[in-house]
Amino acid sequence: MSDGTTSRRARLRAETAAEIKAIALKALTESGAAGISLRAIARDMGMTAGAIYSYFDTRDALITALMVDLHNSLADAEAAALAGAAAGDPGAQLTAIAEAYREWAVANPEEFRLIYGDAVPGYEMPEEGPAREAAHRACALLTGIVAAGWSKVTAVQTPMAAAWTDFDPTLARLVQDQFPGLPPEAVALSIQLWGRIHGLVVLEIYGQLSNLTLAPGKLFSADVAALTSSLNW
Amino acid sequence: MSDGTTSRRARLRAETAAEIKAIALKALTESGAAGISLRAIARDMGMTAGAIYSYFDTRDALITALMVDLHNSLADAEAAALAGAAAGDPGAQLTAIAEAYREWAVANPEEFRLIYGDAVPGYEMPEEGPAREAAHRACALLTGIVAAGWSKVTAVQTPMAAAWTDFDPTLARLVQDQFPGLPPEAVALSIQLWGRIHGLVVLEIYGQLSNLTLAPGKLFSADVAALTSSLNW
DNA sequence: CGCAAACATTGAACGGTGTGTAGAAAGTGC
DNA sequence: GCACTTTCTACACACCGTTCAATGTTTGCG
Repeated sequence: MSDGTTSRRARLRAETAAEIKAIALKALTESGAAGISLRAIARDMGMTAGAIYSYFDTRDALITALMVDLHNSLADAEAAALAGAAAGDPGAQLTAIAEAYREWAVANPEEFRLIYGDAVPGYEMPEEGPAREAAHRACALLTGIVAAGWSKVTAVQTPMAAAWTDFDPTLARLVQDQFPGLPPEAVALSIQLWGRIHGLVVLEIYGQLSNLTLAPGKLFSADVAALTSSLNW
Repeated sequence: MSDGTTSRRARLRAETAAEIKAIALKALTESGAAGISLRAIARDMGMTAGAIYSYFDTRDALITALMVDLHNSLADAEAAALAGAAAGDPGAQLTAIAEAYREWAVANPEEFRLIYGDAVPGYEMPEEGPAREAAHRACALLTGIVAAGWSKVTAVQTPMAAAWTDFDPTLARLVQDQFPGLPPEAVALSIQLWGRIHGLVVLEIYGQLSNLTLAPGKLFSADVAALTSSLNW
């Protein structure tokens, strides 16, 4: 090979795989997850459907790859918002993340549905690997905020009783390593925060709110404000 | 016609339609929404796929009919739980409804996904009709609880600013008729409550929590408890 | 350089899907 | 009994994902 790390073929291969994903992503935003058709993608690329099988073992594998990218995109948006919030102010941080979460979802509804919905019928997140890792990033950011504001929370309310055995062992060990001394109750709160944020967003993205309110964003922001104030943040 | 109201043919027609829905429902619980295939249903009934088109204009129409039934089933479960809760105790009522919501979802995950997910890609709830009515029942129950406990809420917290124009006109008029004097802020709170309950349930049903916690029910119940206490209920 | 192995791509095929259409069969009402 | 409507079959159409043998094409090694 002429290059030290990547051969010419490997480079072409990566480019083709990226093009496949790009076209699939466009099909997703335009026609939803059901619009991602291997035949249509191949048609767009001047290829045959079977050719794609050199790059992705199956349609689900392609969609999984897409999900990893999208998980990272959402986590990047959250991280960027978090970086723009006042450090040491968990309330502002939580608000920033929550608004970024909703804004990303509203801007990319089909992508959001692909990640958190059931576009791939029988799809199960693999036990390990980049997919799971990418999915963890979002929750990890929340845990960081909770860790920073934990003392303020406990000053005004007694959290639920929780034990480390209530959680996935991998997650438990990860949190204990990254935030030494943080009690399991804080992890429970992190997940609850995620649920709180996720709820209204999911209702909005899936069209349930459009029958009720004309200002879903206002409702969401007010809910987040109530949340931060209830946490003493 | 021999009978006063329903002819023999109309009766047979209703029975066949019910059988189609029943088989579709079984296919849903066993293989998910994607497993609902007109050909498979017809095969089970000893018919041809085309025959189903005398009963449902299209596959989506069949699924919509299923959704109406399921919406009502969920609302029935909530109403039953509500009836078992102490009258005049909004906290107990909210807890009962929330637990019933989650229990129904856990017991019927595919049905829950069909209702609140995107099984039918481009499906939009019709402006009027039984589908929308059935979907409204769940939220209406919450509004009733909020109406009953509204004074207790305002005693401990100042709700978000809201106006009737923030909401769907039909909904606004409906609430104003049913709960005279109830401010728009109470409607906003109802929707927020729904979102709060919905969030963790949706994360659990869609498998996002299984990577994090081993006791999603415990987390949910604790969240509901925190919710009622924060509302002074 | 030459050659064998790995890879990329095609085109056809298989079994599956929803959805139309034409026509036969059967129930309904006068 | 006759006209009409509804139900159903049979078939065709246009898609879909996936597999497979065959055919070029690229790569790395001797």
